[in-house]
Amino acid sequence: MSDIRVRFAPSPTGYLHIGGARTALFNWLFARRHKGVFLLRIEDTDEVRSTEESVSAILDSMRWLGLDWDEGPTGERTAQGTWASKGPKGSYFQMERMPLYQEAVASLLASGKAYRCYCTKEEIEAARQKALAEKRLPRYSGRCRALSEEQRKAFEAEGRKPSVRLRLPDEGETAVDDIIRGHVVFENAMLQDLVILKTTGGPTYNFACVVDDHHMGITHVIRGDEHLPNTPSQLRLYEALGWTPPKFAHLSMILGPDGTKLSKRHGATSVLEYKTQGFLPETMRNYLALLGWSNPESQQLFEPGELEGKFDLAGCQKNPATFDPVKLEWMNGTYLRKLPAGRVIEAAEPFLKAAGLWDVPREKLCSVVDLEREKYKLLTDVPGRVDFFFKDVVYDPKAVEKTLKKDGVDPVLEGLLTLLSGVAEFTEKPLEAAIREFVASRGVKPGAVFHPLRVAVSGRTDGPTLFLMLEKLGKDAVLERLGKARRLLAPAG
RNA sequence: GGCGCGUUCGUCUAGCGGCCUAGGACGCUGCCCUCUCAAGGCAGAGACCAUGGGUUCAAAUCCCAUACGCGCCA
Repeated sequence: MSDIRVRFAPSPTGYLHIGGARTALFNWLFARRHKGVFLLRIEDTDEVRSTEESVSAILDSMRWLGLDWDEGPTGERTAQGTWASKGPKGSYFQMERMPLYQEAVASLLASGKAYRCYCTKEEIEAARQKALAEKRLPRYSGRCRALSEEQRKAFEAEGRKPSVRLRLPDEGETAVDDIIRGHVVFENAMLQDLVILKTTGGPTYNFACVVDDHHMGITHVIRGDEHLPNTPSQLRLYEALGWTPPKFAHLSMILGPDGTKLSKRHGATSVLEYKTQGFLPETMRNYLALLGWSNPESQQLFEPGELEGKFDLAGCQKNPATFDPVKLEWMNGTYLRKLPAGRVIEAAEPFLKAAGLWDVPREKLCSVVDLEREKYKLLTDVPGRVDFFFKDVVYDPKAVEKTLKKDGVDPVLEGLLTLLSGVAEFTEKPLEAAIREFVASRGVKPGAVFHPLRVAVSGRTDGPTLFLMLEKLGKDAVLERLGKARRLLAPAG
């Protein structure tokens, strides 16, 4: 095992969405590629928006995707009713790591690198509005940077609760050396003295993140692009605390078809939604890997385990990627085609159950699912393609109109009824031989027999290869359906 | 508003100064295969490499502006 340690650190304020899943995947791939550690940390410091359901949803999503974490929540509960974690770093929930933040704050306060700020939200907002009105850069005034003891006491006497800010340089530059984006320079004049502890006493995102990444020994922070502007402040925090910062890699964002950040407006964004739509986890992993990453060969499809060996940060794209559901479906189809019928059935279990096709003879199910194997794009397609083998035929009105209700069809069906009732061995080869002979004897085109026969027994124009389908259906069902089709053609009354 | 990031076929991308009259994949069109639908095979359309300036014998590739998009700050 290498020294590499990476993390995925979602906030439990909703389900795991596509963008988050992609970030998690890239971290996971990077860890696996380098034989490092992948850990999951829950950033639940937003007490208002964090929910336990979200924690569960995130864990479920990660598990479904097959992104196993070496350290982090187990999903179980402790005897005290809190979430349990595995790994050597204590709890992997930020709310349970408060002492570490307090300790860091204390040391920054003691060294004078941070100070208590008594400005209220209203005061800061007013100053900002004023600056904006005067077309100046809205920036923290620095009023509380050098408060005397008396001034502090006075504020405290007013009942003001302080926040804690990290003193940041007013001049010079801070550079971020990003693995993906290169050398990015920020002017310090743009940086505000960073609030690290809120008036409520809770840590801010940027602060908790730094403290945890340090204590958890994170070597590479691989995260979304939107965090790049936060990075200079974080770098200053590492410096103030005397810690070595990790390496950073900022991933481009995932956009919806209209070019804006992928969101609910664009349809399904929750990972679990793709599960219920009938996608395979391996499809999601493969497709998501291709959003913002590629290898020099432009390879599209990866064998199981192959991605983990080929992924690298050098292949990551700087520009944002648009999510393409059409390609996702194509890819799912290719994965489904590679899967043995038995595994397709297992994966499609919920959908087969919903269609009432679960409690049928497994062997037959397997053989008919196999017949249609190259046609599934989604697992939800499976029941609809094989239901007529187990249930009564439902005639598609269009198919009836197009294929059955034509001159000369009824005599053909009548002839087939006689012919097929006489076939001794009701299997593919003898059936084909008999039916082709029938076609020849009538002097018609094969299609004039095959097509009506197909619709008569299956109710539709598309379906499995004809003679095998007849075999699987069995003699009784075939004869019964031929009769049914003929009654359909009989003049009303 | 400031700062940052980005800009190659409709979409995902290859490309890191000459191999590019820009390659692959999805999608699209046509043909082949064929009992239907698929799958598969083959072929094709599709990108003046955002725009304008440089640098260079030579630029999609380097530099500078502009435009547009996105993000961050509050």
